[in-house]
Amino acid sequence: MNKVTMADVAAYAGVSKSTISQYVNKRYKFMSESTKIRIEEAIKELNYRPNSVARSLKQKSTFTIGVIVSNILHAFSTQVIRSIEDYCNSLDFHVIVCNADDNPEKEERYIQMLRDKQVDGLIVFPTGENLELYEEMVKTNYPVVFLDRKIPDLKISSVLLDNEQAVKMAVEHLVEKGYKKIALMTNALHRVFPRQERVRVFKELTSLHQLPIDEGYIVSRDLGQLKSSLGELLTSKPVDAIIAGNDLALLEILNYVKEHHIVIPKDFALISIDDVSFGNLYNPALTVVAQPAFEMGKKAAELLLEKIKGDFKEEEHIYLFQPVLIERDSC
Amino acid sequence: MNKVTMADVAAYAGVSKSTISQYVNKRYKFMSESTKIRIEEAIKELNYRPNSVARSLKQKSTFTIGVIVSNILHAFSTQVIRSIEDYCNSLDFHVIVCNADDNPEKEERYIQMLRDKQVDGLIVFPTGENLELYEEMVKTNYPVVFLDRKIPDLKISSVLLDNEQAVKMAVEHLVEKGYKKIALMTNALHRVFPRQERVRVFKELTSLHQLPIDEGYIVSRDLGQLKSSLGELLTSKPVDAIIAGNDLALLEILNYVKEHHIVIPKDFALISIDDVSFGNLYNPALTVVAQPAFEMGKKAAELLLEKIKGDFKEEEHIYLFQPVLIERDSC
DNA sequence: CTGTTAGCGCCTTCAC
DNA sequence: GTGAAGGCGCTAACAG
Repeated sequence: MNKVTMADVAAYAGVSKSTISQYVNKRYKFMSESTKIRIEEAIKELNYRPNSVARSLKQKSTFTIGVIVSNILHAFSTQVIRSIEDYCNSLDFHVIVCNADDNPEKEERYIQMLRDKQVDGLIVFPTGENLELYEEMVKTNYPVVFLDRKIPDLKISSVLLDNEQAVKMAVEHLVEKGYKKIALMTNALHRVFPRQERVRVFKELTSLHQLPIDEGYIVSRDLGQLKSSLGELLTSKPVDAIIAGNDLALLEILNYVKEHHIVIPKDFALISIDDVSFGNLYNPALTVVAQPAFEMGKKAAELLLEKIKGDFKEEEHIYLFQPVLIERDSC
Repeated sequence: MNKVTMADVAAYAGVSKSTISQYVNKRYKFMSESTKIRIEEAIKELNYRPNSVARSLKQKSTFTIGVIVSNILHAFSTQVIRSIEDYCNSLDFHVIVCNADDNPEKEERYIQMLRDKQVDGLIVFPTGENLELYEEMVKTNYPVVFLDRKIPDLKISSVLLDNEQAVKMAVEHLVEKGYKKIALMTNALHRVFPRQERVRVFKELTSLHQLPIDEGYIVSRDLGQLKSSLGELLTSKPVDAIIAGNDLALLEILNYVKEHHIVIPKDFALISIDDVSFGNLYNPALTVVAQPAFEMGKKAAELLLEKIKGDFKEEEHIYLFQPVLIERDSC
């Protein structure tokens, strides 16, 4: 292993440890050229690398942040991770990624673990279940940014999609295209956009555009039951367009479509909130309302690093990102 | 922040630091019940959490491994990460994920950075370009496992897909189904399965099954040129089946299919090496030869942790995983 | 310009 | 059963 320490380099170069320390921290304003070169050679010769654990202990900063995602298998998460990492990298910060799996206990363990490791801050896709922990972090002024989900009544900066706007965008696009009997399907658990809210927005829109007002058009079930719910919906009511509330709901709907030989958009039109990798390839290509995942990740990283550096701006702390309509052929 | 240290707890509980240390390391064999309880209360009261940076410095072990993937946006990577993390988690090891982006300089920086952070070992999807670094790690006996790609002449345990077998599987499935004029398309850069090797295997198979022997059926181009190559291929030769060498090549082929209104499998059959999220949803559902990503990730993690614990088994160091045929409707 | 001296927070003998 | 002392590798005054 790398057992060579600063003392070894100091001995080899014939100077003291602190001089080496100066050198590795590039503070050679007051260092003679000759010792500089001697140190450089000693380091190369011994293949010395500073131990960042020791440095962190002393400096009380690890130059590392933690990211806790709800599920790394989601494309949204990986895109967010990617952009966080790119941004941090450019500022010489490191990133530890953890996977809470939408499991509050895992989330708690990871938050504790990361703080024990003295990471300088945290970006979390919160489960919403560990309220005391969140509050404690606010109280102790620990730098945290939430992503994807907002926890009410908590003063933690949050980077979110404007869900309301996303639903509006979808409905209005469908209305423009002449569809009237619009259903909204989503799985119950994914993303914390409260049902009442969703219903409220949907009702507002339906009345605004003089569409049928019927709560039966709003379906919110566990993933596994979504297909059968769709079957029931289609037999009980006329439906000419469906909004998939997220990518998982979309997959269920597409499975149903396949099994029942439905033709989109002839039998019904389809629009999804969340783009998917095959959106453009599917037949017909899927019109979607996409989340700007990369921008959101970058924003979260920026916010967190600002906090870490102490540039708190307490005033604003909700960053709503606007969805983007990608028009393809499914409606 | 969490400024409370062991000394604080010791003072609060009226014992010495070392006693606290005993307690947090669960070595209370020789500790009186009363002090045990006092310490427990002190810890709870002060909300004490051990600083793992300090502990790591002392113990020379961080209980953390690093994972460097080639590109976190690939589904294969995320699945591997996921299973590595699950496994490590069960053994109280932590995981730092980094994204080398198939960029040798990034790879080098991350390897150095992670070692500076004193991670106990590394799982790497190697670019193959940093030979001296790899060799140095072998020489210094640093625990490393390679994944997805093998570097010749290097004694580092590697977890790989049996690429040769994957091609065989695809060809033989097509032959069974009666297809004769089979083309293999892959992007030049992805995955290190050398062209000569691929050609050799393909030729062996074509002669074995009395298929046309013609190197024109093997197309290997940069991603961007793959679509036009496919166009040329289809006009110059009769083709009744195509093997996509990986998921990226598959996407290009599917794009071509869409643009030219090709009907699969009537116009040509299609099989992909690598499953994709929409494999089952596409119309027709795509037959694929899948990589067992979760098993591969787990194996890599097991190997690495064994090495870290000193259970070296030098004898064997290539772990070839068998691909799995998932038969659907595209051939 | 460079060396000396104290720690950072924890762990580990070894006395008491 | 518990405490005192030294040290992990590095940094940060402050001398010299």
